Amino acid sequence: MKTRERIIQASWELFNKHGERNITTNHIAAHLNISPGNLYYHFRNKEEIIRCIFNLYEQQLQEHFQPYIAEIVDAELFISYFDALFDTLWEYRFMYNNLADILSRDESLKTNFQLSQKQWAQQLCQNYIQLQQDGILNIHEEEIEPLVDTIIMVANFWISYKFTQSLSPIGSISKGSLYEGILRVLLLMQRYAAPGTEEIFEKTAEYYHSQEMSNKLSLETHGIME
Amino acid sequence: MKTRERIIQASWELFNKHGERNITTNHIAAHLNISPGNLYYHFRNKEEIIRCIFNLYEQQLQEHFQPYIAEIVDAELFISYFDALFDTLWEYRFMYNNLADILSRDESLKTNFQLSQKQWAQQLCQNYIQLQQDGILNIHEEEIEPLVDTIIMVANFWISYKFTQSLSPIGSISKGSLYEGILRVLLLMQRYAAPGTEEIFEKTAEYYHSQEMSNKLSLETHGIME
DNA sequence: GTCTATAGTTGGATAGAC
DNA sequence: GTCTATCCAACTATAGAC
Repeated sequence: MKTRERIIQASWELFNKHGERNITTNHIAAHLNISPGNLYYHFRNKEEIIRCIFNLYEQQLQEHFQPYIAEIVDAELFISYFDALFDTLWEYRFMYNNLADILSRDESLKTNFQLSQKQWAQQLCQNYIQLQQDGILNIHEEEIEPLVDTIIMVANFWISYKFTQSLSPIGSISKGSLYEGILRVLLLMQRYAAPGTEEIFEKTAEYYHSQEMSNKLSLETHGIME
Repeated sequence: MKTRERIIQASWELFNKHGERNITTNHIAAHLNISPGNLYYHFRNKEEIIRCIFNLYEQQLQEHFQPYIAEIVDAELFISYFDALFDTLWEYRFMYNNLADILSRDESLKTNFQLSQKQWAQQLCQNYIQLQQDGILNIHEEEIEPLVDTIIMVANFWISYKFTQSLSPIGSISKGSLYEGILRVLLLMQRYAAPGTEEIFEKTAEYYHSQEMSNKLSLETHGIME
């Protein structure tokens, strides 16, 4: 692997493990057994590394939340969407650990972030309109936007929230806590469930409850490569 | 006013205005026209200043969310509670701007924060049980905790969320945006409104909509003393 | 491309005079 | 209590040799 690529991978891992704030360019270089000077040969500064990781994030967000083409809406479809959300939160958890802080230090990153958030919101709105038309959600047109906005807020800050409520240091959120967040998002949707769709929501909830349980005690702080 | 007191007040104002992260002990001293050495005579470090402000926060939280004693539950009662929430968010917005970050730098502050959050959650649960018994909320016993937890989460991170979604720099959230957050919390409650209580929720919402509108364009970044 | 060495900056914190 | 002067640590970033 090229050095530039290795720097990105190592930064990503270290950020997730210890928190972006606690990892300096020196740490990254030391971890790779290269010199700080070498790192600065490949990147102008730490922000540029973060921006590279962010580009991958942006891509993942766009790919994962396209309109669904399934003919029948069932728990399986729900789970595929929520799993996509879970993966994004887990793989980029260092960003969610410290979103406001990271964005406040890089104007251009903030602008890009807002753009991709806006697109994500639109994609979600599309998904929810589809769900309404398919008779899954009993929701008024004008209620969709606030719901999506709330869900995005919960998704974006769940990790920070769990950190403030737990003993563990930044970077050590468990997968179990993340599944709890997924369940919370599901709960927000469920308040708009159309009659007769109980089974879909219940089966989905059941699935994530079992995921939550089997990941509760694992306090693993592995990087993204596991 | 004693110097110690003036340091607290000045820090508080500056934190709210520019973000806690951007204010150093030097800034605080300069703002008061005292020397850094003098500041360090009164406080061991910046964390100690923050802890003092936090103690005031804790107190306010406890006082403001006692069980209600009103005989009839109406929009006025709702508004008095939401106003208390608004005041807390507004006056201590520098904390909410950067909660995870501040807590990650001070283990003992984090412990205290968690304790007061727990108490606040219990107080809110009590309030909601009361509302259920008074026939305002149509909610199962076991649904109260997740609802309160979601509301606390939204309350704690609304300011950070609005920052990530807006152009303005940290510390410059408008009162209008905060009222929007209050409305969002109200919306979460409203999904559990008992039949016949529509008027209470609607009148409350109407009130905060008007507040939101009249504070929307004011981008004022005044301190807490205004 | 990569290294060593080092300059520059900032913010936290203290010593000692007044 | 307050000031001046200064130190220290951490981190960013660059220069120049190999």
